[in-house]
Amino acid sequence: MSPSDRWRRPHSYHHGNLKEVLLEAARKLIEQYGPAGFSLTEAARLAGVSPAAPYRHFRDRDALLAEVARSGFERFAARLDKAWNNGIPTPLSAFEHLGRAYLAFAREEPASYTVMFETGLAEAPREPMPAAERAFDVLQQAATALCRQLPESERPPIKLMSLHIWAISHGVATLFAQGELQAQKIPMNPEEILESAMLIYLKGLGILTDTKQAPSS
Amino acid sequence: MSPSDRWRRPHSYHHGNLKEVLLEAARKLIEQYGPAGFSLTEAARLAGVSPAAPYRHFRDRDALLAEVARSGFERFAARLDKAWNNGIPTPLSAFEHLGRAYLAFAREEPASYTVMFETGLAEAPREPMPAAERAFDVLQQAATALCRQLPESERPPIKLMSLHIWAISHGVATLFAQGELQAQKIPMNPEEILESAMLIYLKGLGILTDTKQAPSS
DNA sequence: CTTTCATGTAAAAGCCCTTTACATGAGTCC
DNA sequence: GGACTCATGTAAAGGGCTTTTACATGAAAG
Repeated sequence: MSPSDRWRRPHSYHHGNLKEVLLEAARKLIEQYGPAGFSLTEAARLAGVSPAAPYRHFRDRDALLAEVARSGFERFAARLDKAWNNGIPTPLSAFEHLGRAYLAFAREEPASYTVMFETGLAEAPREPMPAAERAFDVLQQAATALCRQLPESERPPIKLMSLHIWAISHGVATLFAQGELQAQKIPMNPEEILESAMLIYLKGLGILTDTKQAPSS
Repeated sequence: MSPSDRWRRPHSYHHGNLKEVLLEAARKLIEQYGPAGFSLTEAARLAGVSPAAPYRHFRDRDALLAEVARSGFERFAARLDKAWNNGIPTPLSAFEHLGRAYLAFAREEPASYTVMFETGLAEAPREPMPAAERAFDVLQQAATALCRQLPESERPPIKLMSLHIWAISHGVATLFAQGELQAQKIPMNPEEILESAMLIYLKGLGILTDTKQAPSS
């Protein structure tokens, strides 16, 4: 019962913070061994509890992975929203921040990102996953703001444009920003690839003109 | 020893075609349960052999998955190459075929596509995977051909452009063309999303002009 | 026919997932 | 303070999967 015992971990029968610790352990293990190599038992071991303990907090292994995905989308949406910052100071500069934030999340939380988008992990999440929709909303806001300078007749369907932006970002993130194994043969970093693609895409929409930088204001 | 025994399967001690049958079973199971849910034992059961039999053909579970990926890349590269067809009749029409072939493969062989691109499944394949490079080469050929009409000073770096094309295709394929779960809220099919994105991108490069269709020859 | 060897099986060790019955102890009510 | 309650932990066990090892089978070659 020395104070140091309370300091590190109460070493009591009840853990007190097991759910969060398990999620953290899961992310670490997935990052290391992939979603397939992750095991509930080993996560429990990392948390210092028995293999049955996680079942007090998650229905089963899939439920834990689903929670990794859900909480990942929360942080993802928050981060994208903060990077976009309502298009301030300019939609274009904010859009660049947004792209970098997207890639930064995929690189810093590869386990979360993988579980969030991996197909066939938890088959079908019944619920529409609100945080995922909030993240997509940020992209949609950005698309809207970027289009505002266009005459209405030339504006693309916002939803379609948002899907384009999402697909490009996701493609770059999964192909080049995760695991950095691919980084060998490829002469550029993911940020450069994403930004150059986006500049070309925006030019194709008429949002950007020939100069690399937009005519600010 | 009725003739029907020989008809369905030789029902002999030696299977005769086990390796291919196991790969086929693996693809079916992965398609159904995801790469995590796939089990060697169940693949063996589908093939009608004991759980130890697969080890005569694959070092371990990961080696089987690696072979699913490798053979997938073979068919992928062949299909892309055939669709591109050396840019005949026109680079633009061939490019459209290429995009459709990309999505068709992802939809028709979701298991292969997933294993081919899933991060953290087999950690790091030591070998550079020649078929994967052949597939990328097709994209690079297409990029080169599309750029030929541009004055040299306006041509983008071919490698970078190829990475853009790859990222967009991969993004659309993984987000919208696999599992078709997402198809609920999204008003368009993957082909439309990919083609519209590509048209905008090519316009941004100056390869396409305002008209939706290129001025054919 | 006999030998050879690729390809199959059976059995077993070890790990993981999950359930069930039981243990612990923090907070609550008298 | 003392007893109760219930969330949260453990232990044990069943069943499945992976992989290894020793053995079996039979097609092809000499």
